[in-house]
Amino acid sequence: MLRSIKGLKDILPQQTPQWRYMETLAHTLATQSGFSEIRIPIFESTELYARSIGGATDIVEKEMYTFPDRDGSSLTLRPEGTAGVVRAVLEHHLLESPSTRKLYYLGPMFRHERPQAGRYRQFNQFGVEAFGTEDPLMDVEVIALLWRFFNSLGLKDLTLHINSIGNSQDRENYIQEFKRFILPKLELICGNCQRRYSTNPLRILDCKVPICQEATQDAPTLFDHLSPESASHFKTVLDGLTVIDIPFSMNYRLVRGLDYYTRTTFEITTPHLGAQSTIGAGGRYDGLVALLNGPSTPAIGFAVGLERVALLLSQHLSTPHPPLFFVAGFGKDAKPMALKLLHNLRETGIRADTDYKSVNLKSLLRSADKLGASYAIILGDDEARSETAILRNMTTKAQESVNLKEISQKILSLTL
RNA sequence: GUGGGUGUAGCUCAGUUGGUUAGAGCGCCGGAUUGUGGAUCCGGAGGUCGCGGGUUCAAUUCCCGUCACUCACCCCA
Repeated sequence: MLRSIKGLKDILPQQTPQWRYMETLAHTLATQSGFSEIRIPIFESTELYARSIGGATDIVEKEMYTFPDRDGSSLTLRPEGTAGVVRAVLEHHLLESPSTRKLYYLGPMFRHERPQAGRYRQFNQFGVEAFGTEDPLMDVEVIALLWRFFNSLGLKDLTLHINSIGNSQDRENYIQEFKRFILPKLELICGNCQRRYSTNPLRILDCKVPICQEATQDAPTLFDHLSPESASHFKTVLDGLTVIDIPFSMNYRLVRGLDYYTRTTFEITTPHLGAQSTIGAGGRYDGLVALLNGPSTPAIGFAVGLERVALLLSQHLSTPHPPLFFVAGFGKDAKPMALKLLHNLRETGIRADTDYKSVNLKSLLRSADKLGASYAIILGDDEARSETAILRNMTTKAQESVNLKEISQKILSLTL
């Protein structure tokens, strides 16, 4: 049997209503907060991702779907959304207009990881990016939008973890000190972390291996090494969250995996998803726009993993369909009339269907029942002769004869 | 990339201490006097027992390999 590619999955009819619900909510909430939708390509030049995400990260090192174009240039399926949005923003000068500095997107991302619960090789993200201000209240606004999205979906037991990793200078200073601290313990920590010592020392703090956690127990915290500006920025963010009653949990060890993050970083977790507990995360990236040859521009954003959210959604979250009318046409003369009726109903805006496999009234009604029709419209040769049809309520079994000329209007009044 | 678990009908799973026609429930299709559905009863279709090899008179069952799915490590949304 032909199967889908490993780590990819179909979203089946039973699930699509929930997806629409999530997506609609994302559009609504983002728009309410003044964000405009942007749609960008799902692949870009490899260089864009390599430069923005960081060469020493796992994403760039081993998780990208990279392939040569026919002219030999290297392309990559997008592993995340921010880099592409920044590229588009610069290419189309969106920073020039106040109305296009807050953007959101929805769409598939690709990472070649080993699949497991809540982790796929193609997965969908809802993300927002706000450019051009370093006001900490923008941090609050972005986090509040993320929080509100989850709340509106009825998600429970969520924790907002938050930290500040400072600006690049703060981090540089801290890294020096942290390296001095960890150097004597280098033999104790895991091999992965020994490698990180030279590539990405901050991630040692985030390591889940017990010996590493122990080794960094008394490490100096980045939090204590923030510059006065970064510290005051962070304090204003926390105060702002308090003002609007968003509970948070300080997490000094929270270091995000992408190189471009600065200052505020945050992550929302759930205890109900096994190992993949993060359902949304983000932070500031004040240096990225400049890194991609744009004007020095502060920015902040988040991304939500929609597959993970979908796993948490209650099955009841779906938009109900309008009532279905089943046209049961049978008999030589009646069938063409039934075809015309079905077509007319649909043109009138009524949800209508039939079943071409069923040939007698019994099997037609059975099909009507299986399809969940609210009404069946019976049109046999007897009815055809008098230009009428029988309108049957499938739940009450009440039925009446209706003139074919009036039936669309009659049905329209029923659906209101 | 590394480890664990699982692969029998469309779905959920039994089963065979190795033995000849492999089962159930649900679902699907049909019938119960010919133009009235759902319930009930009856019947039917549907399986290379993941794939390949080995042991054996005999393998779905035991052994080896392989693939797929899954969970976890890692990493991240």
